[in-house]
Amino acid sequence: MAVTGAEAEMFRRQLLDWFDKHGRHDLPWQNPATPYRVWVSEVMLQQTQVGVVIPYFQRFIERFRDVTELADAPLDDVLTLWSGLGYYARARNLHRAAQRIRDHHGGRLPERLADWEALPGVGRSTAGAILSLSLGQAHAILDGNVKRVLARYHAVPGWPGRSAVLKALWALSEAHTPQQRCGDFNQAMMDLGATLCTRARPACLLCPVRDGCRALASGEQQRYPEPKPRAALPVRRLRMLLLESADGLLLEKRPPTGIWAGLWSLPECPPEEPLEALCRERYGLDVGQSDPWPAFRHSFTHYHLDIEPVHAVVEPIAGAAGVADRDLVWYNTGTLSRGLAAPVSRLLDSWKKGA
DNA sequence: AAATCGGGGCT
DNA sequence: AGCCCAGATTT
Repeated sequence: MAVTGAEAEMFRRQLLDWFDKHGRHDLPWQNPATPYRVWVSEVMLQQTQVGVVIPYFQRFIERFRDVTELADAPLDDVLTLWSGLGYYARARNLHRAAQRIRDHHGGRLPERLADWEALPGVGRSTAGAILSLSLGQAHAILDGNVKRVLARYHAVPGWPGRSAVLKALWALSEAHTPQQRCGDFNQAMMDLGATLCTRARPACLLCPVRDGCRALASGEQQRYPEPKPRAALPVRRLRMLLLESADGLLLEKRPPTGIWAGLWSLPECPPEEPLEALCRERYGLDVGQSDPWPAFRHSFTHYHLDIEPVHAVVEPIAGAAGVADRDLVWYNTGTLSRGLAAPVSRLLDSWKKGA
């Protein structure tokens, strides 16, 4: 995934040409793009879309015209102007950082990356964004949009939440970061991720860097960045009973909540439970000959269900009222199969073929 | 219902 | 350094 100087230069030129033509240059925090205004906007934009942020930004800047006014204001005033944006911890961090700038930096905003990073609520990416967008300093950034653009352009395998993948993405971001027009470049990367290189259905035909994009070349742009690996699904075992009498197979209506709510299903029990006692006590049935059928797996979003069917010949015990219950029914080959859980349909089909 | 997001904080 | 969280929105 190395980036040659020539490739980085081509990428930079294509992206900046696109940005000059199609990028947004009229956002409130871009005119003027002072470190204070960019800082406030970046924190607001960490959690909310541009259109929502604009009015909040303007009110905020009007009330707290510079970092000293922000630092001197009561926290409650800051939170009041923040209300509606959510994530109030970030407003508290902004206020604390302003006070630290007032008390430890003489009220002047830092001009070094490490000084910004040391402030609460400002990490590496936000610090780089502030200094590049406002002062034009050459620092890499890596927000969610940039991660997606780079993961696709270089077909970076793995989930960006993994530290090795994150490290690789930072290295790529640095390799692309130009010394000239770094602010425009970073803004363009974020705009590209937000408008064309979107998570779902990226507009690759309009992309200024499409001819170098490795993911697009393989037609797999949707596969990057890779999603968080799902935890291995738990496996549950369950025995399903095909209790066959002269009237057919016993079906039982499931309770109104839980899986297959309200659908007809086969009686079920834990795989180790003795059949005779269960059938007698729960359904009023005597069990004759029984034999296991091949087990199979049915998967849900949150677990696998290994179903171990058992077929048994049964006979109602004289005087027992079990199958008169309205949640029980005898199913046979003529019965319509509707409202059945999927694996139950499958078992009933097998039964019909054998019968 | 689950992924997402950048930073913070804990081990 | 690595892992997980808060908090709200998006898919």
